[in-house]
Amino acid sequence: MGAEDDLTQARKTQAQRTQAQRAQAQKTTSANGAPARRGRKPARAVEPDDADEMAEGSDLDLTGLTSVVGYTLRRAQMAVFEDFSARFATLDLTPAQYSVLLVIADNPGRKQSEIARVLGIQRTNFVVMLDQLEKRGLAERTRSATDARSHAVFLTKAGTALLNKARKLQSAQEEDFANLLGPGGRDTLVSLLRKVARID
Amino acid sequence: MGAEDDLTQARKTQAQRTQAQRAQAQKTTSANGAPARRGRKPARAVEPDDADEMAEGSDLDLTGLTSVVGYTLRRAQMAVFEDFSARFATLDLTPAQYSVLLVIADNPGRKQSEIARVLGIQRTNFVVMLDQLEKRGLAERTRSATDARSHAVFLTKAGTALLNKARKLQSAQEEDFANLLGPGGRDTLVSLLRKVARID
DNA sequence: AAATATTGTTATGATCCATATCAATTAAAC
DNA sequence: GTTTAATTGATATGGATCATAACAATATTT
Repeated sequence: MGAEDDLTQARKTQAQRTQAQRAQAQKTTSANGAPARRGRKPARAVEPDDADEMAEGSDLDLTGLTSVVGYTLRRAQMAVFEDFSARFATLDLTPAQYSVLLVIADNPGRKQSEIARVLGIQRTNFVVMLDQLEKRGLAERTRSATDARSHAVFLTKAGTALLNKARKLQSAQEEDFANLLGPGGRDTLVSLLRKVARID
Repeated sequence: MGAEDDLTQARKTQAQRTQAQRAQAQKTTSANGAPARRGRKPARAVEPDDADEMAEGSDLDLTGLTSVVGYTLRRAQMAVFEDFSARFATLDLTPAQYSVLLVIADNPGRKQSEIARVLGIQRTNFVVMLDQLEKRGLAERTRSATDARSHAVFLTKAGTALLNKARKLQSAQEEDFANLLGPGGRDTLVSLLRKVARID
């Protein structure tokens, strides 16, 4: 039960937090004297008996969506990533960054483009990701001795150390999944997801 | 077998297609005479024996990630959404738009904010989504008779008609999932995802 | 009546993702 | 062996999604 709660706690994600910090340091000095057109556009009126309007404060009907794979996938992913971000906030690692560190650790010296490709990240977007990791001293690029075009990517000592801390947090999350989904449930989920994603 | 293939076919998503169209109509007239600094930054060189570099053209090791719930979730979601977008391209409906139409259909006359909330969409972002649906004549806002602040939301005839077409496409996708995941596999997946997402 | 909350709205900024384009280099074609 | 094509990393840019601040109209609470 305690383990299950860890997956719900609606803690703020990293992104939300940094954005909130930025916001308070800004205060939005609108700088425009003219109070631009705000408020609402008129909407067509309707007779109260137009339909079965307002059952009262009751809950909405979601039955049309709750058995749709795509929808439940999306909601699950949002929940899991929020949980992940909260756990990894102290390490300042996003889910994507964690996956990059992990793949580099398991495949030291591979080309940038290879790492990006297996992760489904565009070569071009991966450049910036690696820039950030390198700037933080977690990863490094080295010129390949065999191909002057490519960069071989490695983790630094600091990168390996951080990854090891991250692995522990990640294991805890997997354990919580196992507790939440029952024995075998987690494994079944991963197996089904792999089929859907067509991984390996 | 045929059904499984439908989930893989790497057709372009709606977003990709519209972006490609826009791009070809633009041609990037750089407008700047000075050829801004391009090319690569130098990366530190490395001795070839620095590590177990380049096993050859072999595949990378992904074992560290493929049993992680968060990662498999993300990959599955990307695959499913791509498939969805391809199927719905003829209707010009995104997954998010489909979910909105579905919820409105099952809950006619509810407030904008209620529809948005159950879908996990910010009130503020939902405004634009509804604007688009309304502009296309699929949904409409009407002033609530009981609360002049709120707008009651309905589907139009056209919206209902389009939704019905969409439902058929969606059913086909679910069938393909059932075929891909084996008997009961799809239901198990949805059940596990609901637990993870904490829906109902 | 005044203070507070809700609802829809606009504006804005952040992040993510995809594409076009480029320079350097390597591989392939001729 | 020179020309052509492909690969690799990089920059710039635009689209889509998402979160927040601020605001007007209205409703609710005090």
